[in-house]
Amino acid sequence: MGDTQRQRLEAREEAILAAAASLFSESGVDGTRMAEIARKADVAEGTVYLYYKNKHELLEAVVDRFWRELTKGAKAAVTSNAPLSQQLTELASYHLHSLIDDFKMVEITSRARQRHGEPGRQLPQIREYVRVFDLIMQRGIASGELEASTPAWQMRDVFYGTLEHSARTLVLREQPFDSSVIDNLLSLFDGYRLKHAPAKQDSGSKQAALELLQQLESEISRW
Amino acid sequence: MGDTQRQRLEAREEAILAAAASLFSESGVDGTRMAEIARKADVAEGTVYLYYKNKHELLEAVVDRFWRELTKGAKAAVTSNAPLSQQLTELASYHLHSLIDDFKMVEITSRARQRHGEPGRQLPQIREYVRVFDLIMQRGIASGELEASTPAWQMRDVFYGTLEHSARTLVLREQPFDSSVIDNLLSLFDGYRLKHAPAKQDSGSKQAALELLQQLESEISRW
DNA sequence: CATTAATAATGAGGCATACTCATTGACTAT
DNA sequence: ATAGTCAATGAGTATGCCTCATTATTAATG
Repeated sequence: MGDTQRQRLEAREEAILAAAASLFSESGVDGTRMAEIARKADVAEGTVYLYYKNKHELLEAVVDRFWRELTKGAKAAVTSNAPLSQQLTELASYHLHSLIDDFKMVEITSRARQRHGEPGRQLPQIREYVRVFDLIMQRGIASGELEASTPAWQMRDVFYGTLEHSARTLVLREQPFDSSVIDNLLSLFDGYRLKHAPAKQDSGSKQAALELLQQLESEISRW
Repeated sequence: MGDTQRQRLEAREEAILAAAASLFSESGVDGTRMAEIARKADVAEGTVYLYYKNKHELLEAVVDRFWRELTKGAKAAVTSNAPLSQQLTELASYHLHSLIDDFKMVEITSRARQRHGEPGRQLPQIREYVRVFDLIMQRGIASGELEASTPAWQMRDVFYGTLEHSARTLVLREQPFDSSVIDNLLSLFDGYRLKHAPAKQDSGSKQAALELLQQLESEISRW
């Protein structure tokens, strides 16, 4: 069966990826030898190179998959039609928990970004993950729950950057999870007009659009 | 003269450190061979190992010095007795500029944190740098310019984390410096009761306009 | 089923490079 | 001058990523 053959190949690729992820997490990238990965995946060392061009590409694949899994969870936290403040809380909580639990992966991620001479690129799957944060900000702006005068990407930088740094802070202090970090961040978002009580408005979207238009015009005129 | 001898040793150590810093920044850690460093510092390869135990310790020394220099500048931005909002603005501006200018060093820093098997430590000099941010928050609380109900370290996480992430965002988009990031961050600090006087907005307006346009379009399409 | 072709897997060896250490050199003290 | 101490050297070693000629396995064909 050709099908079985394809499945066997995929299973091997998966075994190698899993072995690498586990060993990288445990001993770091430099502390893991390709021979170990091969042994753990139950293949010969040369076989690894049939699936991944070199150690760095294997590392990238590991990191990429980690963020792909995270993206799933993040999307789930955001797909409801609950008020924005609640969605943000869920997303923040999920994000912070994940980063703390797999902090080793976060560290390894920064390693994967650095490819030999080239300036640091963004791995595509991380970009995808960050996009989840962008989208929720944009939705908030569109629904009028966030003010439109601040670009969505700046709100996202505050949100994402704060949480990432908080995760590092907490892990280094060995203080696993602190929900007050999230409370603090969300109350700060009041500055973007975010209200914690559900403040939905349906006919307000026209109003919001007009408001945006006005801001856009004033922005253009000054520029 | 014993003095001259000591000076010669220090000069050598300095030459090696400088060579390493320059090469690491240019070609990355993996892209730099110890032989290159030695050649650039005008010593034999073995000599490097009389001053630094191995490549990783050399890397740590390079990173440590980078943050030590930054700390000097950060302290300078904060030592005045200007109102808190102005000091924060200066510190943010200095920080963001520095991270953008030497982004390669920031990347290399995360590499230096990862030592073989051990969990990621914080390098002492980075801790010292972050302490500058902590201190200004604490001073703000003490002077009543910041509310006391939020722990200083959480405010610092917001401040520091946002700027670090913004630097990454800007560099990856090749949009070197955007003061509106700082304006945004500072106005958010209103949430900590911080009051400030001037709020000028010069650059970043093109970006802001485009951002608004995008939001407007999405608004219109849904409506 | 036999034969051939194509593809996958192997692991010993090549090669780059971080690091060592026996030797050499330079400087100091007596 | 001579011995003694410490710094510097660079050829050699060890390690670990990666290659590639060889072998095993699967698929195609008559």
